[in-house]
Amino acid sequence: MARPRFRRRKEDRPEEITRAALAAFAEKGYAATRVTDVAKRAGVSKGLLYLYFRTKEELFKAVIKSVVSPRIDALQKAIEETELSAEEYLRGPFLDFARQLPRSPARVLIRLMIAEGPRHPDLTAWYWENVVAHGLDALRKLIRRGVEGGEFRPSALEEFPHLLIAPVLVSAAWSIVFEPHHKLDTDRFIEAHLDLLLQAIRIPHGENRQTGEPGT
Amino acid sequence: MARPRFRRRKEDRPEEITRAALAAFAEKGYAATRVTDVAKRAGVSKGLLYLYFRTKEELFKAVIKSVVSPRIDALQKAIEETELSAEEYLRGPFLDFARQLPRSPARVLIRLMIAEGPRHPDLTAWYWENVVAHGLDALRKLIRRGVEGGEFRPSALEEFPHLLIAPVLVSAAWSIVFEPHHKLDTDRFIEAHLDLLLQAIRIPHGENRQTGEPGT
DNA sequence: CGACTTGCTGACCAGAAGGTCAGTAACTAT
DNA sequence: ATAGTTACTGACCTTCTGGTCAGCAAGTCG
Repeated sequence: MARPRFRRRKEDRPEEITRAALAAFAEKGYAATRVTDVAKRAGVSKGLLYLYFRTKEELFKAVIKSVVSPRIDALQKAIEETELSAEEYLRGPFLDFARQLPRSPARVLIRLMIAEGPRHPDLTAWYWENVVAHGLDALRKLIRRGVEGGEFRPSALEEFPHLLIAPVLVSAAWSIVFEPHHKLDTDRFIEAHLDLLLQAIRIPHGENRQTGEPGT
Repeated sequence: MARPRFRRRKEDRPEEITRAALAAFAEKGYAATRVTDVAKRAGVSKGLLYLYFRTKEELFKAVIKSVVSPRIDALQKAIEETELSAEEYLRGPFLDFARQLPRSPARVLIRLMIAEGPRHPDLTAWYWENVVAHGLDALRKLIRRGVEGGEFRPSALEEFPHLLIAPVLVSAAWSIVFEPHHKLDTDRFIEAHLDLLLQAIRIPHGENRQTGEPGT
């Protein structure tokens, strides 16, 4: 007996706290989350939390960064290295990625960024540079490759690759707000959208000349 | 001189307070807005505010309802009474509506609903019934009419009219989070999306038989 | 087994914010 | 004028929460 009241585990603490904070923020949002709750969830005293993170805001930023960083890098690299045609890539890896986003923990990022972004300009700037810019860039390259390879006609998608992930955002927002009362089949929703876009820009096999752009 | 310190204007107070609150919530979000600030903005004492709204939360709900109600009714009625073809309606009144949303005060609703919705289930339920359900319903009818009239092929848009407004939500979220640092031409963004969707579902003039559904 | 370092605790503090209410003054009726 | 009604004020109260810090105890070294 006489089990020690705590263990010293300097290495693991930051991640433990960060995880707990993500869960708490996801449930209640940033402002409504109490630092004490985060500490309790992490099985740690409030004092310790403040040893690793100077303020609640720093903790918030650390949480966001911890969730996002891995994903986008992977997507970007995959797009640049793939052997698949543009359409194959969109229907394969990209669709997988898009479908899984509204389910993943990253989903709550959307809530947090929309709700708290405006109050944390430097975080927003970081988010832009490390997530949005890279992501859009990768998608744009993919579309462009499709156009140059004669798969797609030129379209506004080259300028607005955002459109590709629009339904993902909507899915995430939807489930945050209306679930579980009103469900949305996000998988089919996202796939349906991709289908429609592809139908609009695809050049049928064999027809390789440029067709006119969409009318005004 | 001896101008009275205040006027008694029982009739106007609720709206004045509601307006002030919308502005405040839009700037800072719900949690970060102080009731005192709202009162100050409305040119009123905090006590008076609590005479018209029992709690901060009630005030919040009143704000949401005051912004939303008129719009959706108008859209819905317009769709049901229009003489335009489905495509004409989408490119005309609907596009106008969609373009103007991300600019209007209603834009901040998106932030507020995503951020605070989960903490106000009854408000969310009201919002669903009075805004989302009606809106989706109207759009679905419009699409269906287009299909039945031989303008559009059958497509997932009938099941997911949400796709039509997805770029509107994205535009709003975008400008809330990234403006003014990174601008998005929301007008062209939204129109581009509509163009693509129409291109996907439109049946060219003269070709009135049903064409096959989008392949899997 | 002590002595030392340091990860960790939790009682405490200062300030803030939602909400109250006794009192004030703008209006009204007589 | 004067008395009565009530919209309105703002000081005050209570609770809450981000943040601190003096001290404790787990690990370590000789």
